Amino acid sequence: MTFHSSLLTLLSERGYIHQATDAAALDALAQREIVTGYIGFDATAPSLHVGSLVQIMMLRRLQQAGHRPIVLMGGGTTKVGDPSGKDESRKLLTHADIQANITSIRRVFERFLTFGDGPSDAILLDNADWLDGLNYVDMLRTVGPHFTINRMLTFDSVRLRLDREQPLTFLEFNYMILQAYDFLELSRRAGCRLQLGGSDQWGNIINGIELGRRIDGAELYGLTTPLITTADGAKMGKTAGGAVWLNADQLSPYDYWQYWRNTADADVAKFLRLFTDLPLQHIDELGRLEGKLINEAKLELANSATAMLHGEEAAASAAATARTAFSGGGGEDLPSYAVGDGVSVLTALIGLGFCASNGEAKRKIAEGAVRLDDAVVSDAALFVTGGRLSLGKKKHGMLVE
RNA sequence: GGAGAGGUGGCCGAGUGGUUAAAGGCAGCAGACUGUAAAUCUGCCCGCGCAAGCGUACGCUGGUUCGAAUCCAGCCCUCUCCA
Repeated sequence: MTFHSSLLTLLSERGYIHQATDAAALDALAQREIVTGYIGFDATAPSLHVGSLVQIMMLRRLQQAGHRPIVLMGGGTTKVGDPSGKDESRKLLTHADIQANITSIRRVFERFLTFGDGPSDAILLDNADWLDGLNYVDMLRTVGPHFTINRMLTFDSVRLRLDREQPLTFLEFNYMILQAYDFLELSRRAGCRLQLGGSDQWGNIINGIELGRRIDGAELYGLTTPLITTADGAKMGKTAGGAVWLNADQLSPYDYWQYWRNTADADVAKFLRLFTDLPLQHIDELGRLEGKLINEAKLELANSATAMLHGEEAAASAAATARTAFSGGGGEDLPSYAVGDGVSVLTALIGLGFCASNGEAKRKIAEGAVRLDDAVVSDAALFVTGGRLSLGKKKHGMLVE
């Protein structure tokens, strides 16, 4: 389908669209006026990770196309817990935890969006502002009549749990109602017409659109992104140390850069479209590179993606460190460990976070995976006082006084 | 409340008295090959120890036993059906 609005053209060219409720009408709307659109983010951790990056980028695209993004922090909904795509309920977070998470998460959005009071400036809201104060019976009477259990039971988030005979609490069952209510509330207080989200949010989004139509007669729209998987079918975002966090205090810019640098060949062009602002024509050229040449494209991907999140300087520094680190040198972005007057290699490996225990460190040495200044370490009792300690080909760390 | 099934290492899942630190798979880490890719092959994969070994571990708490993930009792939790 071809679009006429710059918004949908941009989104579709760059690969963000999976499903849309009424694409033609939304296309027309986006040509006519500034559309306010939102995405909700749960505050279950102090940082979002790359898994949320498509969503964040989509808000950025919305703004790039001249529309207004709303970042909705789920200060209220996180208390309930989204059952979508999960087999088990999470443990409940306290109000204080959630608020602390929100404070920590919001900084990231400032890197991707321009906030302010202008017509297409982004705003950030917290649904705790309206959800926390809801009165149960009032809420039931307002929203309850518009939901049938019959339909609620057919939604994936619910059905998958039931089919797998996993427990789904009443608390979580209510999540979709609250999210639907969010959309209604945002359409009222911010004139929000569009909800974006991952493909697993389709059901929740539909509910909000329905609710808005039934109660206010509002014309709301929904649009979901495809689930972004890596070429080998895995969800994005897992790496050596665990999740790929966006906050610098959870994952260093260098490691973030490395994450993108290690993108699989088959994903490079897709990721360049989704996660960088590079012109499409240039991306096409990069995508055509073959063999080892495609590493050039990976460098551009890593540089752009890192610069967007952590700034040009951090990206350049990460790139410089990578260049030296992978050709046998040091680099200031590498993790470092203070050895004082000297420690055993085992301690150093653990201190750098490369190994979890002495036993693991010993095994790695026995496997010939550990190198000090590029010389294989074969003696587990080795005493080290400095130099560059490596585990495998990719993990490098500096031993300092 | 009643009846049945079940709770095992990051996940899935075998195991019904010792040979079980617990099969197998997935995920992960490393080696080889490469391009800091993929695929493939190989090794590793609870902690401490050079090692023999020790310590922890199979929902929780007790008990039986020379010995328990495995048997018994109580409790907690989940699922299915009934009310």
